[in-house]
Amino acid sequence: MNKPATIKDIAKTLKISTSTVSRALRNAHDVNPKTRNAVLALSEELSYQPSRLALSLQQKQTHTIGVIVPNLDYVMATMVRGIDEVALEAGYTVMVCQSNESFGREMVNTRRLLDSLVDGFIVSVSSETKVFDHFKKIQQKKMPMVVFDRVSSDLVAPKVKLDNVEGGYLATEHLIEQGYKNIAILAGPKNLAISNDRLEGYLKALKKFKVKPNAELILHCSFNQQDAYETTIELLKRKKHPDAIFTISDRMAIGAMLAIKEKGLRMPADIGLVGFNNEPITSLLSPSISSVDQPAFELGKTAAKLFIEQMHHEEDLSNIERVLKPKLAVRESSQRRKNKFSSAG
Amino acid sequence: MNKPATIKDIAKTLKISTSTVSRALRNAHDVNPKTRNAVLALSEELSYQPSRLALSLQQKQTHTIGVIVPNLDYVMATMVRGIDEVALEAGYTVMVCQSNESFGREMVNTRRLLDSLVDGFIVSVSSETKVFDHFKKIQQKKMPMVVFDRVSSDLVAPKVKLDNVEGGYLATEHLIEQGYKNIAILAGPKNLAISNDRLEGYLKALKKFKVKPNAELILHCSFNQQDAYETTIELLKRKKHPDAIFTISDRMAIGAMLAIKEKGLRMPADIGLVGFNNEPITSLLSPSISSVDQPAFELGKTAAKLFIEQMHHEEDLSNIERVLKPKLAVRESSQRRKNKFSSAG
DNA sequence: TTGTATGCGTTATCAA
DNA sequence: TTGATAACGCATACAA
Repeated sequence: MNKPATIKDIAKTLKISTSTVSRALRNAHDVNPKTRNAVLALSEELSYQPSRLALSLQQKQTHTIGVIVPNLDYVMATMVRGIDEVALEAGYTVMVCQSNESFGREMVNTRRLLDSLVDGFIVSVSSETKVFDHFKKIQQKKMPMVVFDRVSSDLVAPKVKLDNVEGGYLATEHLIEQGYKNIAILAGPKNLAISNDRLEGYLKALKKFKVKPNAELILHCSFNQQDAYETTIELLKRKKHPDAIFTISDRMAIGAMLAIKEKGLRMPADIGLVGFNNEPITSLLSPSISSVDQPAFELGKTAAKLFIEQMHHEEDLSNIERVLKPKLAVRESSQRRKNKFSSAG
Repeated sequence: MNKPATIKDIAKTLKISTSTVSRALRNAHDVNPKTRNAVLALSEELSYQPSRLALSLQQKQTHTIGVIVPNLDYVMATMVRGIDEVALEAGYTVMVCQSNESFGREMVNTRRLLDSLVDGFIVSVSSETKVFDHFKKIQQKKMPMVVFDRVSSDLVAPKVKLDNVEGGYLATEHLIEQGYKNIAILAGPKNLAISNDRLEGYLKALKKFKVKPNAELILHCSFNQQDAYETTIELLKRKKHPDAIFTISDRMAIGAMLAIKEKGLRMPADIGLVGFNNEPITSLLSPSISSVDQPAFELGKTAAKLFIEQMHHEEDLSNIERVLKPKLAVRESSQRRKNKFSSAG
C-alpha cells in the first residue's frame, strides 16, 4: 500500500502478463471482458495510477507546457490563467517560471525545462533580453514554441499579441480629442517591441491629427513606478512642460501621477494622463486613471490554443501572428471635454 | 543533430560501453582520464543533456515541487517568488498551479501532479476547500508536503504562516488607540483559519482594552471587493453604525472604502479603516489605507526551506509550525490622533 | 579501469 | 485473446 501500485503488481496478482494488463487498462478491443473486469477491479482497489514519467519516457512527450513569463503582475497572472484554462482542457499541465525580468534567470529556466521536461514553450520575453539564443535552441530541437504578449521580431515563431500600435493610437487620439496639445509619452525599454509599437501608435495619432511630433516629449524609462516618477519630475521641471502624458503601463502612470500631484498640478485640468493595462487600481485612484484595456485572459487562451494547434498538426505556423484589439477605458484623469466644470472642484 | 544526443550515442561513437560513459560524465573516480576527456569532449560537441525523465524514472525523484495556490494576486505572487528563489538554488524546479479558489480545480491539479510528476507539494488551500482528502492522499504516498499561508488545523503537516492573530490584534489595537469605539470587522469565509485567527486577534485586542465585543459588528463575507462593498453598505445603513472597520484583506478594504465614500463619510474623521496585506495600492489611494504588512517573500522562502529540509532529512517535521510576524503600516485612513486638524481639510 | 546485465514503468511488436 | 521481449535513457551491482 505504501509504494504506488504498478502494472506489474496487477499482473502478478492476477497471474497474467503485463501486456494484457496494459491493454485492459486502455480498453483495447482485443481483450477478454472477464480479464478486463478483473484488471479494472484490482487497479481500482490498489488505486493504481499510471506513471506519467514512464509514459513520457516511452512516448517522448510529457504533456507539459513550459511557460516563461517576466513577472506575475495582474495582467500576466490573468494571461497565465487563460493559458492554464485551455491547456488543462487539452490534457496538458503547465509549468510557470518567472524570469523576474532577468535575462540570466530566463536562460536558466529555459534550460531547465528543456531537459526533457516539457513538450514545448509558451514564452514572453523579459525586458532585459536582447539575445535570443536560448529560445532558438528550443526551435532547433523542433519543439513547438509560441511567443505571447512581449514578442520580438528577432524570433520567428507563432505569436499572439495585443495590437499595441492601436493601443498607443487610441490613447493619443483620445488625448488630442480632449484638447491636449503637448502630449508626452513615457515609453518603456527600447529593446521591447511593445514599447516601440505603442510609441508608433502615438506617432500615428499625432500624424493623423497633424500634430508635429516633438523628440523632447518622447522618453524611455523602465517599467517600474519609481523610474516613471523620476522621469516625470524631470519632465515637469521644464519651462514649457507637456499638458498630457501617455505612459505605456499603469505602474508608470501611477509614478507619473505621484509626480504630477507633487508638483501641485491637477488632472485633467492642468494635465491629462492615460495609462496602459487597465489594472483594477486605475479605477480606484483619485482621479481615476484612463487606461488602455487589453483582453489578457483571452490573449492567454489564444496563445495556448495556438500551441496546441502547433503541437497536433505538423504545419508550420511560425508566420502566424494573432493580434487582439485593445479598448480605451476613459476615466477622470484625461476627460475634460464632457465636464469642463470639473476644474472648479 | 536533430534528436537529442544520449549516452548511447556517445558510447557507440567512442566504442565504449554506456556505463563507462555514465561514469565519466558524473566524474566517478574509477575512470581513465583519457577516456573521461574523450567522453567530455564528445558530449560537449553533441551538446549532450541528460534526460531528466530517464533519471527521474530511475531514481524515483523528479526534483520538481508542485505548488498549489488559490490565486496569483500580489501577495501570493510574492510568496511564489520566494519559493522559487529557494527551490531553484536547491536544484528544484517549481510547478505552479492556480486553483482559482475552486475546490474542484484544486483536486484536479493535485491529482495531475501526483502522477509521478513531483516529489512533493507546497500548498495553500482554496477558500472553498472544506475536505482535505486530496491533500491527505499526498501524505499517504509519503510525499513531503508543506502547507503555507492558508493553513488548516485539519491538515497535519509542516506549516508556515503569518501570525494572523497578531495581525488582527495590531490592527484593532491601533484603532482603539486612535479613539474608535465601535469597531466592526469584515472577516473572510468562515472555514478559513486566517479568517478566524484574524478575528481572534480582533477579539483579543478588544478584551485587552476592556471593550465589550458586539456580535453585530462581526461580519463574514468572501474576499472579493464587491462582497465587501455590499456588506459595508448594509453595515452603514444601521442607525448606530460602527466608527471603524477592520477588513482582513486590502481588496475588502477597498470595497469598504467605496461604500464609505458613497455614504459621504470621511476617513479617518468619521470612520477609521484598516486593511490587511499591505498591497502597494493601499499607499496610493486617497485616503491611503492603513494595512497589516506581511513578509510575503520571506514566507515563501521559509516554506521552500522547510520543504527541502523535510526532503533531505527523514525526521518527521509535521508538527513544526513556523510563524512569521506582521507589522502594521499606519496610513491616513485610520490615523486621527496625531493630526486632528486633518478633519478640517 | 571497463563491460555486462538488470531494473525503473510503460507500450509496441511480434509470435503463439 | 494472450504472452514474451525489446525499447525509452539512465544508473548500478557485479563480474571481468
